[in-house]
Amino acid sequence: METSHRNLTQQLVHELGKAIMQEKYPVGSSLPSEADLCSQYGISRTATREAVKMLTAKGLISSRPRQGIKVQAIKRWNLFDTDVLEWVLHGKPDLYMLRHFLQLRLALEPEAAYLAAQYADQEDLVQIEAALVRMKDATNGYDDTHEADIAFHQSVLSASGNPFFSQLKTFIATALKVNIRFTNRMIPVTLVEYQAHADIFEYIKNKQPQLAFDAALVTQKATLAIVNKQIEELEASTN
Amino acid sequence: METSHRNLTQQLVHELGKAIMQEKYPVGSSLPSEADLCSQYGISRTATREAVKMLTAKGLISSRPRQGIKVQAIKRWNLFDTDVLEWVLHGKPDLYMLRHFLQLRLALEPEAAYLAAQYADQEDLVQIEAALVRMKDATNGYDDTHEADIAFHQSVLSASGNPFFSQLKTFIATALKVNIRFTNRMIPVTLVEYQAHADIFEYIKNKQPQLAFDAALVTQKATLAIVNKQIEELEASTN
DNA sequence: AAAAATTAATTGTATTATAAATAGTATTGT
DNA sequence: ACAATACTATTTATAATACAATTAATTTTT
Repeated sequence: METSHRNLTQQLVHELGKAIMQEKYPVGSSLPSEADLCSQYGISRTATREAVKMLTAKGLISSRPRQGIKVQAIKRWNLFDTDVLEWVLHGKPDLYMLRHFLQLRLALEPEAAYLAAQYADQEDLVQIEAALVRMKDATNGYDDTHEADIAFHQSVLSASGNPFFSQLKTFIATALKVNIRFTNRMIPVTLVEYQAHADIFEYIKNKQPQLAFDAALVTQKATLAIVNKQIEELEASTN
Repeated sequence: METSHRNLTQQLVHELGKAIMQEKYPVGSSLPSEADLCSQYGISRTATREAVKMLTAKGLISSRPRQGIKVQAIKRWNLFDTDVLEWVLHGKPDLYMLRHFLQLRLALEPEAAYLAAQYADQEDLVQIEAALVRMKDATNGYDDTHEADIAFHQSVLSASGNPFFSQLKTFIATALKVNIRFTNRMIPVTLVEYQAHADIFEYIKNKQPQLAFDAALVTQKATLAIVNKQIEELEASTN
């Protein structure tokens, strides 16, 4: 995870962030005290406390005198924080979590495409098309499937011209990565999938918001339907 | 803003967070050095550094040796962080910002209503109905209009059963507050508005996702259309 | 048994010292 | 004159120590 270039505080932030996601420290439980963290990681209290403050800022923990450092309820976590999303990938694969990601994608991506068709400038279109070319190459095995896919969706978010949508790029990227974890093997982008993305690009380029919206919608609905079915089967087999 | 109960670190975090939003320290500019912050606020370097780390964790600033403490580009800000959203309310009112809020609400709220109609449990329904009663009372002047409105939308988000949607409660609340700033006076909830919310509740209660979605959609579209028109007129008058 | 006082554990803040990183400046070599 | 190098000074990063403030747990008092 390339932590060697980071300073001690940053390293500890990531160590603890990942450990919390891996439920080494479950919600409601206590982390080691400052003093114990210092000795366990062999660093000063200064660095330790700064790491604790950063995790506090991201909503993962709280610290109070005598009570110690406790993992907060998930509803307090800043789930849209870039670091938190990275750490989520270190947690257990969870089909329900995947569904949660897809439910929000279903809400976001069609509207992002709609806005992109309204507000994308020339540079935005260049970016989207570049990602599309990479996807095309990926169908032939010349580029990385998933990175190209991520780049496409992120460039559409940027093209929305809305900082809130842009901010959600990491969320979408993580959603795609979580999805990959459930389809273990490397699935090459099919021509059908490529065409769906190419259509969205065309609608954005031609400033046809409603068509872009609809095209993105069907894709998201199909993906969510698959996972909903998987969960249904899982729950049927469990009961 | 009730800072007296907070410790020194927290106070400084909020002071600087608000100052950044008020563009006292614009994007790209430097904050005072650690030493200067210490003397300006009369606190130790320990507390100062911990505040800087917390703002760094929220993406607002970065600090490097010799370069000092700089305000990051907005795309680095964690715009869905509860504190950041609170500080946004201390910035200048901005019609474009309002549109950005409404564009995301348009994406989120219909889907949240859809999910609520699928997954809301009894307790969720109780919460939504309680908020609805408060809105009804507000039409008669017996309760605070905006708080009741915020409570309604937040309870629907909770009822989605999706932690990502739940996390966006502060976002929606801030969006509503920003909206209020542009309609200066206290506008009482009209019976028409109340009925729109009551309809959504009925559809959620009766597990009719698509109807709940559509009902939420028309409301959001209408609100966004008003602001789009305002911006159009503004831009027409400017040119 | 209830209330009050005490104790002890833990984080909060302050201070001082030193290390590391780096932008800016000066020096050197060609 | 120019490029590469070395130096210097500024600022943050880390460490170590001391004490204050908070509060859970315990003990004492009533």
